[in-house]
Amino acid sequence: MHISDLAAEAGVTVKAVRYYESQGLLKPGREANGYRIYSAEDVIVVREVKALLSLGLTAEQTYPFIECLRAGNDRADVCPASLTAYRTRIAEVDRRIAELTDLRARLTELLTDAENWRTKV
Amino acid sequence: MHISDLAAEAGVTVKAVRYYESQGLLKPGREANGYRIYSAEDVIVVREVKALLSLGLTAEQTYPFIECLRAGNDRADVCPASLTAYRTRIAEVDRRIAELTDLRARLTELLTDAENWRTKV
DNA sequence: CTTGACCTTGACCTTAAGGGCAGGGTTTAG
DNA sequence: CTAAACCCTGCCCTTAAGGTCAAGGTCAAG
Repeated sequence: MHISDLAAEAGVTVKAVRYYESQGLLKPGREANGYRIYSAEDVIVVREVKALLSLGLTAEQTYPFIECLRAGNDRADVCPASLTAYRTRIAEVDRRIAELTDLRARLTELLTDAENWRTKV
Repeated sequence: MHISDLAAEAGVTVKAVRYYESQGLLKPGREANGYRIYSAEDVIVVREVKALLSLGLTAEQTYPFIECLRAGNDRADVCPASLTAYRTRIAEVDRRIAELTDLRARLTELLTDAENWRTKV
């Protein structure tokens, strides 16, 4: 299949597919005229990348999942490296939530201070 | 005072000061030779901007605080617009925390699913 | 009078994941 | 034969807050 077929089946744009390739996630063959040619497996790969990106992973962080698929697994997340990638992402999210929680506390304190100052005057 | 004096007193870089100016937060006068010239009030302004940026506000969002200072107030956050800006930022943080909390739930579910799949096989 | 420490503007670089366009080749249907 | 609909590479654009030169003007001290 050609790139626009892959994009349509996977639910992404043609430009996104080329970007995934530039990140090393796809290695399509080429026809004699230079057109990229994709397999049914590539559809699965692109869907997986799309799903993982929506979870906030970077394209680079999806790498272990794609390797897991290419290794012949039905699911991209059953390999140890995929589990590690999940845990890494969860840790990132936890860190970010903690930062934001702290930030929120500082903001509310500033807000109440400023409000009190106003009633005081 | 010159730009490097202001930067040193406010604890930022010269480039940051020029950036704040490009965002409309500073309007320094000019000496005959073209050098920017700053007042003591500008030091306060830059310190305020620095503090607000560290709270995750954008340069644009610091605008009401600076206006509040320039209006002659001792504190940048005692004006109604500043309080509104605080509340807006708190709401942003809350929304972001909610997003991340939801994301975390999805990630942990995927993780435990994948772990269970492995023990099942 | 020259060196070094200032100052100026301007242009490009940084992240992530593409979007949009230019300029060109290909292919398929009518 | 030609027009539509593909495909290719390559370039610049997007956000925020500056960082990093480059090329040049200015100013104080020795």
